[in-house]
Amino acid sequence: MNAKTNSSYHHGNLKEELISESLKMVESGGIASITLRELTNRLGTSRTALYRHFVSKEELLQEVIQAGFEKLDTYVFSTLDSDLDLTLKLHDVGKAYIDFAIKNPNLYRMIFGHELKEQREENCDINEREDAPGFHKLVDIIIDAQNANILKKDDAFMQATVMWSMLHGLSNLLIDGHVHIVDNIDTLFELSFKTLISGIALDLSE
Amino acid sequence: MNAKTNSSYHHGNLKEELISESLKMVESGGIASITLRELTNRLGTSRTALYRHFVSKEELLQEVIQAGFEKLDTYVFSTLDSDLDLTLKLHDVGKAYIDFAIKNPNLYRMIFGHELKEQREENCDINEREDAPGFHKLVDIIIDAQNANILKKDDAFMQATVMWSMLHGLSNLLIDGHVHIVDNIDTLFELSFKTLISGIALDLSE
DNA sequence: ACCTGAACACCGTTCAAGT
DNA sequence: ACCTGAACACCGTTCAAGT
Repeated sequence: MNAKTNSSYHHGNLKEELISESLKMVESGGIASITLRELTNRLGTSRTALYRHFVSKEELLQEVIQAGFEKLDTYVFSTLDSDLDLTLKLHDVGKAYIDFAIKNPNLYRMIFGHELKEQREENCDINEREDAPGFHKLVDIIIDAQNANILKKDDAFMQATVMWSMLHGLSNLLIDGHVHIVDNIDTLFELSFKTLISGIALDLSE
Repeated sequence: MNAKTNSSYHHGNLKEELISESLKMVESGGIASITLRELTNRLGTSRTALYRHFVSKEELLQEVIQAGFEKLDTYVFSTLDSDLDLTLKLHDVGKAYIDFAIKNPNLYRMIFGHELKEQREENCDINEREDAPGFHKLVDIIIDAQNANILKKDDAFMQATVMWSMLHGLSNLLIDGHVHIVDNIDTLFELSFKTLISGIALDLSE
């Protein structure tokens, strides 16, 4: 939307525009490129208008981060084929996760790199937390796979955390340029997933 | 060192003091707490003195990051018992890595979170890079374990990268507060390591 | 629910002039 | 190889006064 063509600058959805424009700025230039002057200039508003919707820049960033998590969640799970074999489901979840990080490195860095504020200290029950819907979908797949005798019957939350660790670590190493070995990222991901499933130790049956 | 008691302010090792004081500031307050004004005040120097040793704040931060990587490397490998079983060696390397991240969360975040500049574009051969000595020690252990028929004979660089991914991901999730499930971090690490070695899939022999 | 315009403290960086 | 002191552009934030 161009400010010049928008005669009624009292558009009314400024809050959403501030968040979505911030998302664009993060993805193209990283979190440091978000300044309130540049942000409000892009939307054609005054610099002080932002404070009608957010108490501070930090509060805006928290909402941008939340929107980023939702984008990640949607990307990873929305295209998941529900008819797939459970192991393949886990594979595709992992692949999509890495894909998202590689395609949106600055956004990925922001949602995990920027310190997030605790909204409710008391609400520590993982089953009632709303901030990790994707994680719970992963746990559900793992529980299904345990019941189908595909996975070991260890703690499903922990197994999901182990898989998430691998994905998160690999994503970070890749987008931060710490992996120099591989010309083919796919090969590295496939070895990672194979290791997650069956380990790096030599199997006696091989 | 107190500036008042230091009559010869031309101490001569200002560069090292700037780096080590920056390390202290990162560890206590995070990377954002490093401002040149506060940093030079602490050392009792003028604000402009820094520019005798670094072309910019960014160049100082790069050296702080390098010092941080060396601290991590030393912590992980210096106490490693060379007489250990190779699998136990991998276990202890992993445990020490996670320990370091938990004990120095702000430093860990900085050395991996802050964009690092490429010093030499052309030097892409992993075997000659000096910026990842710890990684090469890990690769060596893995090669030894492959030769001892303990690990699968996949690409050792990739196996090391997979293990590093797991450690790096787990470290980040822990220090950023994304893991809510576990009261006992040790239990989570042990399951992670067990998964790295033998996978999460149900073994037929069990 | 926005606007203008001015101000504030803080930041990294630069410069002129000293020793 | 440092110092003092002033200045610059940029930043988030606040305020007074409008519509």
